[in-house]
Parts: sequence; structure tokens; C-alpha cells
Amino acid sequence: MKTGAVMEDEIIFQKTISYLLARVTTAYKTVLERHMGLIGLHAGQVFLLLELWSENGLRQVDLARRLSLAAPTVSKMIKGLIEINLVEIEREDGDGRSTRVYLTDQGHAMRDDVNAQWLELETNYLADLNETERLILPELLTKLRKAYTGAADADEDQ
Amino acid sequence: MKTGAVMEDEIIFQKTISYLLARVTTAYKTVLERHMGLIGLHAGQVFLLLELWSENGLRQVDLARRLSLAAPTVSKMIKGLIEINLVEIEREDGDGRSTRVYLTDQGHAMRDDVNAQWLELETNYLADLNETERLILPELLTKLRKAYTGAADADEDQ
DNA sequence: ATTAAACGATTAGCCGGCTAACGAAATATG
DNA sequence: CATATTTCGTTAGCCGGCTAATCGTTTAAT
Repeated sequence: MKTGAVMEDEIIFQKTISYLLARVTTAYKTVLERHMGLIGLHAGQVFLLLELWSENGLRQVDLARRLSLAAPTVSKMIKGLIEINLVEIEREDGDGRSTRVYLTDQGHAMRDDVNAQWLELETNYLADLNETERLILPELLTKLRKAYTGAADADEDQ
Repeated sequence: MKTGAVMEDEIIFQKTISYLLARVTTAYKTVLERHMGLIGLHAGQVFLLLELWSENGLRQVDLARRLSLAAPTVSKMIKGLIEINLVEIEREDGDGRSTRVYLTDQGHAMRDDVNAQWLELETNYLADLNETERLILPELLTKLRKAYTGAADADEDQ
């Protein structure tokens, strides 16, 4: 089918949701990284700690599933967290393959700092959102996440 | 105001916009990477090509600004694109510091493939969004992007 | 003209994602 | 029991972000 001429065969990328999502994504990750850097953490480490605060002693495979991450990613992150003494691992007795990940005292203590930074993120950067937007966004974001994760494991953790 | 006890001192991360954004982010990037991988590209390369398709012969510093990326990031990406023969660089005559980035024939030709993949991304994964959501999302995402980029360079490219 | 400052690009090195390939342990299968 | 398959974890290596440090070029100051 032949319609129009110049404008026709090019997608206006800048207006697609996928494009906008990518741009938000990059910007947000940078901000998150900078904020968590203030308390000596990297962005990804925060999310792993979040899971452990909610349930200490998870196996790596559990963490991978809950965070929707690949096993090697979790492996590397844990190595980093061990180096800064926030977690420690223990081979499981019953199963020689698994390692359980436990928070150290410092790991537990980190929680308040993360809470504080998180609150700042939420208030500082999202100040311009009105009430309606604050209500709609969580819904939309959850929907998007399910769309992109295939909805298979999207609701496992609640 | 005092409500509840256990729940009190812990932020419900899972409901903050920042948290949800991070989760969407990771999931989306993975999907994007997988889709573009089908046509031999990586996610980031697509966005750089997008800019060149809109204006060929940009300098690296221009690309960095338009993509909101750091200079070294662009430098590495271009190196990768040169290796797969999609772009080539030329030292600028007037200014010995700058290098201009030009699409090769293959670089131009890639456009249709990217369009096709992009369309699939937009349709396959966002099928569950209703009309209202499709209208609201672009607005919200743009707002978020401006919030996280400091709104300084957020509207430079349009 | 000389020197200082700004600018564009690169290199090195880090974290956060991934896949592929492998090793070790547990479980199925025969 | 022996073998095959699954499972958990790690290593290696890649891309996509970043910062810090460096180099060469250009421009501004003196």
C-alpha cells in the first residue's frame, strides 16, 4: 500500500512508548546510582538488600527469581556485597549446591540509610506529579512490568 | 499519627514509583536487547543510529548531548558500530578535535529492520494497554524523564 | 606571542545487565 | 547400581552506563 511520501515510511520513534521508556530508564538509573553512591552502595545492590531485609537467608536462585535477574548477575552482586561486608554466604547443609545469603550486622544497619535515600528519591524527583498521576503511575508501571516480564513471574513476590 | 506497629518503620518499597520504575526498566531493557539482537544490533546502538538517521554526520559530542550520555559511552558505542560497518568517522577539517560520524550504506539499510523490530515491540508487548493508557503514558514518561534529567536538556531534541 | 583555559575524544576501570560454557551436587531413569 | 538429567553456582566475556585521568586541539587572556 502506498500512502503519503516523506513522512510515511519512518516511525516517529520519539513518540513511541518504547522509546520514551528507554529514555526514562537511562535517566532514572543514573540518578539512582548517584543517590545510592552517597551511602556507599550501587543501585543494584540496593535491590538485593531489599529482598534480604524482607527475608534473610535466601538462596541465590531465590534472589535471582525474585529480582528477575540471571544467575551470574546475582553471583557477581553478592561477591561485591561480601567485599563490603554487608552479607555473607553459607553452604546449605541439606543441599551441597545451594548457598544461603545472610545479612551481616552492617547489612542490617544499612537499612535506615537506604530508607532515607529512597525517600529523597521519591520526594525530590517526583515533586511535580499531581495526585492523579501518583495514583495512576504505580498501576501503569506494574502493568508494563508484567508485559515485559511475560507476566509469568511478575506477581511471585507478593 | 500512629497506625499499626510492625509496618510502621519500613517503607513499602514495592509500592514506590522509584521501585516500580526500576523493575520496569530492567525488564524492558532485556526485552529490547533480545529483540534488537535478532537483527544483529544491541539496544544502545539502536538509539545512536536513530539520531544519525535523523541527522547524519553528527559529532560525538552532539550525540552525547542528544542521547543524554557521557562522552566515553558514545565513544565505545561508535567503536562497536564501526566494527560492524554501520558507521564511519572522519576528522573534521575545521576543528582537529571533533570527529563526525557518518552512516555507511549498511547503516542506512538497517533502518527498515529496526523499524520492523520497533513496531513489534510496540505492538506485541503493549497490546494490553487501553486507549486511555496509551494517551497518558507518553505524557507521564516525558514528565518522568524531565524530572530525572533535571529538565535541563530534556527538550533539546525537539 | 605566550600562557591559560576550555573543549572533544579516548583509555582505564568500575557496576549492572546478559549468554554461553562449565563444574559439582542432587535427582530421575533405566 | 549406573547413567542421564536437572539444578545451583561460577567463570569468561560482551554491551551499556558511569567517573576520573589523559592527550591534543582550539580558543581566550594577558
